[in-house]
Amino acid sequence: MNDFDSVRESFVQLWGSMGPFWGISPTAARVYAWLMSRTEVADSEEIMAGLELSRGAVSMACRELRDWHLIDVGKSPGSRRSHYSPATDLEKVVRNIVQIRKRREWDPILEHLREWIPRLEEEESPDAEIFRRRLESLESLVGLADSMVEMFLKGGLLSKVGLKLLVDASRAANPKRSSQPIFELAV
Amino acid sequence: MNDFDSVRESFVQLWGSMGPFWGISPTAARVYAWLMSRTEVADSEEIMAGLELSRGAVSMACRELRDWHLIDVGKSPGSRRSHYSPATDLEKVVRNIVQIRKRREWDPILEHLREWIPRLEEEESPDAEIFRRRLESLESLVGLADSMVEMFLKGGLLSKVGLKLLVDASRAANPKRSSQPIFELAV
DNA sequence: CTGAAATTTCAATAATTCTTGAAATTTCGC
DNA sequence: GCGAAATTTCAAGAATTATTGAAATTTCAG
Repeated sequence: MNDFDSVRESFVQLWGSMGPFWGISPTAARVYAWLMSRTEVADSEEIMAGLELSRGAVSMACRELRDWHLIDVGKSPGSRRSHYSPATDLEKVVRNIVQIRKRREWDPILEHLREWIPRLEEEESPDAEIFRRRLESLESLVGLADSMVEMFLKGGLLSKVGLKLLVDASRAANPKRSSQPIFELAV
Repeated sequence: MNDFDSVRESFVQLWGSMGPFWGISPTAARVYAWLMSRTEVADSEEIMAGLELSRGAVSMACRELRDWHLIDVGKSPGSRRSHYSPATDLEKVVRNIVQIRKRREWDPILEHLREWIPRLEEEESPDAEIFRRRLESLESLVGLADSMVEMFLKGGLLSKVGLKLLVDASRAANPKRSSQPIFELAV
């Protein structure tokens, strides 16, 4: 096996094991990694063959990737077959992942906390009071994180953090590619 | 069941279901939530009884929580039994979770990318070239995220982001508790 | 319209992850 | 030190989650 195939295989495997960390199923993450290693778009037959997946698994994975806006779906004229390619606007991709995860992970916590705190206010025991104050601390913290994410989603955070500063710092560590745009996947 | 017990139960359940999202096992997250609802420290017998867990499960959960610095462990004098209480310095807690997750999730990606890219440079096919440039984009992006996390871990990020601005924003949404410190768990 | 191609669904199964509990080890009060 | 109390370990089993594949549905080229 040449380096290209061996790197592709390792990349697919790494992505598959990392996917669950950011809320993406292993198979969907592997499909995304595999698409990234291809120059051309791929149809489901090719994905099935390339990753040894069943037809249904490919369909599920592609739907998941589409929900995350991680792939673009298209059709060739004169054919009814869909083909897939990895999304290239990484900023949009990151924005979407952050937004979806916020909805799934943080919003329900805030919602519950805001329902529970008043109920504990009714109770008069000292235990309820301490518990309530702890939940209030949590609410403040989660609310703060939430505000940061909101700012990021509105497009403001990166510049407010001082994007240039960070980019410089990250490039200083690796000056070789300093002219390459970060937020677009090289095509 | 009174409001206190019912809120406690819901909180334990919510934490248990959210834990996996931030890399903590369901049981460990439930133990943490349960400890948060208690005024006093708890020993393993009490945790077993309170959450209907086996002795071994409690031991595993507490070790995990200790690794994350989410609980403090102590001993009463004249007894050989450990007792546990939730960590109250939330900033330290967040810092630790971020650091451990960075090590587990981001560092291996960067490491691999930096090994793969030179190998693709050797290959001469156009496919290898495009794949290589995509991996380079990823490396830049992950490297940027990494720099941000590093800054946060060194204590600088929050102030650079403009902590006050964010805190104000988050408090504007919820003015009632504006005098409460955010980064310490109310005891 | 028709019907073959393509996609999606979902119950069954496979794979993975979590939990248990008895045995092994460690810890200290005595 | 001794030995009972406490904790930890880890293989087996339970619970959860992911994957399959055949059947149902949808989609269009002709």
